[in-house]
Amino acid sequence: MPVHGPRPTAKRADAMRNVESILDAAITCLGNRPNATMADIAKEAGLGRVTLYGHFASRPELIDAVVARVIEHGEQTLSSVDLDGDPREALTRLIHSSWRLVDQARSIIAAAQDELSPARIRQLHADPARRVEALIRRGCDEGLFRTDMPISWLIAVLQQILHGASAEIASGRLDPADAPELIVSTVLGLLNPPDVG
Amino acid sequence: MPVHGPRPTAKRADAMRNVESILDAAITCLGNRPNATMADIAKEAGLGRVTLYGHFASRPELIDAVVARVIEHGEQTLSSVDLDGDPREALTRLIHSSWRLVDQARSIIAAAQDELSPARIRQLHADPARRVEALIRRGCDEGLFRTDMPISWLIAVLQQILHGASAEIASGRLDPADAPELIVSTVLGLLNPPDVG
DNA sequence: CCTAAGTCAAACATGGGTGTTTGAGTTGTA
DNA sequence: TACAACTCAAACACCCATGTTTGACTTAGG
Repeated sequence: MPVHGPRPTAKRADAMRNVESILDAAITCLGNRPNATMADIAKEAGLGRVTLYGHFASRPELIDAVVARVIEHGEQTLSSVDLDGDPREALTRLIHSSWRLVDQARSIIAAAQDELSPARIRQLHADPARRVEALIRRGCDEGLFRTDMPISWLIAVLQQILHGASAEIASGRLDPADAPELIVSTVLGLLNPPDVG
Repeated sequence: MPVHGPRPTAKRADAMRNVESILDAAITCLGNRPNATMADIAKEAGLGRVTLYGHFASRPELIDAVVARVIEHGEQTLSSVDLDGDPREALTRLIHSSWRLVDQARSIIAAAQDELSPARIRQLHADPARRVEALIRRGCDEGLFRTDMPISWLIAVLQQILHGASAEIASGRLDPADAPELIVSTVLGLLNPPDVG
């Protein structure tokens, strides 16, 4: 006769560890190749495919969890960056401390493009962008960033630059060590107000 | 008794027209969605799937033909642009007259990423970029464009900006009519030499 | 007008990814 | 120790895209 018994929600320790492994593996795989297979991810995690389905009922469900985790982790990293002071220096700090991260998130979100609803994509995309947006907006207010373009456009270009840097590295045309400086220079050049006339 | 007869290489007029339809349809479909199906393309062309396979033996073969055609068409358009004079103005002309085109080509090449060999991709990618590269290089030589970054990086960013503009339009955040000016401003800002210090 | 060329729908074979079931073997934990 | 939770390989059903075959049909063009 079951008295209390183990809570039905409790998971065994090794199972929880495996869930972590799966998420890590998925982040790795999807971060590199948006089309990574459930089998690929299971293999990367060193587990069987069935075990994977034991923890995540479907591909979209797994991807959703992955995206959530990446964003959570990203928010955590970004929140530790000091965004006060000169917006240009703040942006430099932000990029230096997170550009790889942001790009990976982008890659994974792109991977999720086929699996999640557009609404969910937009939501996931918007939330972490808020931080950058606030910073850019402040720079605009202080007259340090150009104001002749929509801020949404500036953010989009910034993201594209990060993405482009990753692609250049992947193709061997850019040294990863050079990337952060190059990105910062490019972005600051982009945000710099044009000399009138 | 067959005397000369119709040359075995000759194709009937309607067949040739259909090949055109297929290429047009493929450009449209792949330009929008890299994963477009052979069935999708056939439908877009108003033809049967079998007819499509009658003209192109496989998906890679079709995509290769599509890419070739897009590049050919692109070269034709770009070659009509006057690239002399102030590099900034020349670049403005180039972007205004071809940005949609260039982005579509990029999208299609991205679509081909899975079907064609990396070597072929690089070849297809490099050839049309030469024109832009020459222009940017001239601008650098004349001291009008920044020289503190690799030209390959500048080109990569330029491409990313075009791609980003297309994405912004697709998501409804950017009015297509505003795009060319915005792109030009952004690119010129990017290429503008930073005030030393 | 006749014929070869071309088109098409339907049906098939194939391959690959998803998701499920089974049944036997491990391992955490009480 | 003993039981429940967990894992796993193998095999399955399913879907979807690619590519092929067939056989009847339309049509271009001599």
